Amino acid sequence: MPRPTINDVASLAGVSIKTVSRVVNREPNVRDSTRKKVEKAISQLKYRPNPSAQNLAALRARLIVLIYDDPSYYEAPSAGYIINMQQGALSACQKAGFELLIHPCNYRDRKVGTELRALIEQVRPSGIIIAAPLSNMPKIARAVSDTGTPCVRLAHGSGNGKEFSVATNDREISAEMTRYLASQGHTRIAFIKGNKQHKAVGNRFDGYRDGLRESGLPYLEELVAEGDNSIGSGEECAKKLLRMRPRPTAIFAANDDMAAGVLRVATRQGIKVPDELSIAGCDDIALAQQIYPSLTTIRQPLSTMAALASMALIEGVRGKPRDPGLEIVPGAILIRESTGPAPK
Amino acid sequence: MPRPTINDVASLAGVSIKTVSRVVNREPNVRDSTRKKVEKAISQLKYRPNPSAQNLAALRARLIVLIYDDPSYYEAPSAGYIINMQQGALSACQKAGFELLIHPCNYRDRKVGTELRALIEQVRPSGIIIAAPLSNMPKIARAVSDTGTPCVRLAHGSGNGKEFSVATNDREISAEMTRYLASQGHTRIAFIKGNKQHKAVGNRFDGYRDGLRESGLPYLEELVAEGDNSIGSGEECAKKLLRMRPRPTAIFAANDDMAAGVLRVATRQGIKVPDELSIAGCDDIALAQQIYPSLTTIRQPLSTMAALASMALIEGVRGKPRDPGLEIVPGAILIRESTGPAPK
DNA sequence: CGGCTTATTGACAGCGCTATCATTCGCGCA
DNA sequence: TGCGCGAATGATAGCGCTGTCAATAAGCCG
Repeated sequence: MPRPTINDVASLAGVSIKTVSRVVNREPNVRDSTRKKVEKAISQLKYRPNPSAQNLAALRARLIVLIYDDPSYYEAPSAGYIINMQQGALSACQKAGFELLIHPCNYRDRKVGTELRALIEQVRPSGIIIAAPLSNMPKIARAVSDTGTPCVRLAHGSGNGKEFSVATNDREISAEMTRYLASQGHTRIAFIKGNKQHKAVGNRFDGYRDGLRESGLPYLEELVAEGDNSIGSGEECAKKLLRMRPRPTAIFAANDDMAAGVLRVATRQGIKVPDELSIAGCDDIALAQQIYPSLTTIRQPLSTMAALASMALIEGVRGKPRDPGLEIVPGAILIRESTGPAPK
Repeated sequence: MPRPTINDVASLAGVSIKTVSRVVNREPNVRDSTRKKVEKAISQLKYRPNPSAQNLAALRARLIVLIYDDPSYYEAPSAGYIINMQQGALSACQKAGFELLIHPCNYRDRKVGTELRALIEQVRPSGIIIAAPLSNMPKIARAVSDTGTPCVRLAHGSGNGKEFSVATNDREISAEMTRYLASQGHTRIAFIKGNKQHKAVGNRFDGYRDGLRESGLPYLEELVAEGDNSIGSGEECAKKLLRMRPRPTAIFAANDDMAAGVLRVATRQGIKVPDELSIAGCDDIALAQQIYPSLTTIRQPLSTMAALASMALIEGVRGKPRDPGLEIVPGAILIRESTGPAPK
């Protein structure tokens, strides 16, 4: 037997299909008693609107596209953050009856802009979420804005002034992590920067300096190393930093992969963590709690951020577009096994 | 300016819209010269069919749903394998102009069947891919088959006789891993079983026994421990196994998480890996190559498997349904740092 | 109670495509 | 030249919904 259509609901409820449509889409100007009748008919028939028909008639799809950097191009695919984002976006979309189309894309590819434009024009989504680090790459932003589709950026730091952005408080929370390390008695706290393409990195470095200042510690250039976000670069930086005398007693890396690299080098060199060296990372990737000792790190509220972004887009479709601006979702410090009091 | 429609193409090419439709859908019975004319018009106008209209008219969506176990319910979300599956399915779908809808779902939830049915009836996908371990859970299988939608299982071991399944050679490759360990001189090779819900586990255990037999080693019940796939259970089993005298010189765990647990215990107890103890896992999750020492493991060709599954479904829609049966994609043994010759 | 304004409701025309079925074309054969 | 038949093509009716705009009902004021 075929699925019920809007016509079936309308005739059962004794109203026109347009009224059913209004109820389904939560439009105003429907009398309460009418709404009830329609809702009753809907649940009685187990009616679910046909998304394709809705999309066709409305000239746009009830669908959000989530664009993120293709993880298969990474040295070590630390994919946990992607799953988190998907989860957050997915749950918000499902609640609103929207679909989520995932689209990993490789910004290193020259044709990425064309490809994105084609995708968007084909599926005509209601909105687009661009995850960092793609969200601050001009060619991606341009491809998306060319299509005129509403867009929310999952960003770091400030917005771009044109779109609504959701970000986390990278800088403040990094300062807090630094202060925490200082409060444990560490005075030589090293920092490993990451890939400059990622704006987050700059913010975290700024936070590190803030934290030092707020703790009354001097900023020493020699204690800063420059990685590229990979485990390998974390190892390189660790080797360099651990060669210094006196050694730093704490190393704060701009992401967890690099922190894991540091941990690896320390283990190989027989340096005890956290007794002789504290290590902190950032991102709370799955790896962070799986290695031994588990990593003290900063949790990024990616799931919440993605959910907020989805909801903003969906509300936009429903007539309440969000003003350009920045919404901050605070991160959290997770203290685990890799940090402790400074050695005497 | 609005996007071109099939009408624009038809009038530019001087044919009817039905003929354009035939060309777009690669239907037979179109003269070569006509096809060329239409194709020229299509590329000239940069025409792309509107998926919603296609779906509405065809009464089903050009869309594959990928169902997998919701990773956020795990103790340690080792999400890498999900990303791999998504990648494989995504690339196959994109090539064929299909969309991929991802649907993590929690089999522990009582209402999962109803929810699945509702989803499928709402989006009317062309096909469904069910990933292990959901693929051998009756209530999931029933919900899907109730809807009559074509389905491919990403399975372990044999198919269920009703649908086409794609699997990997768990048993054979586990036997091979066991033989590899034996060839390194290990004679006391322990095995850690996993969650019994996962059929893969049984296959791997069988493979372990095969491998022992083929290497001329006896099967000793005392060398087998029972975990539940989590890191924690790996630690428990490791503690138990490492208490034995003489100690096993190699431990083969049915998944990487448990192997990571073993490694953790060994590190804490000061047992050198691989000098005093070889550890092997299974799955090649991202963690496996990130920890130190990196884990010898078995790579599951999930991306390939998911791509094959998608293609089978898409071909089915196009009129070539796949017979029930099992396609095996072989796994591969990755020898890394955690295994080596047996101690003297 | 009439005249207005505003809140509800409905009729109907598409949205862009596929499916059905009729029509036309092209060609072999008598 | 005409007939028959399969191959190629087209006319047309929806698919199930939303948007527009007109029609109707409900308040509200004096």
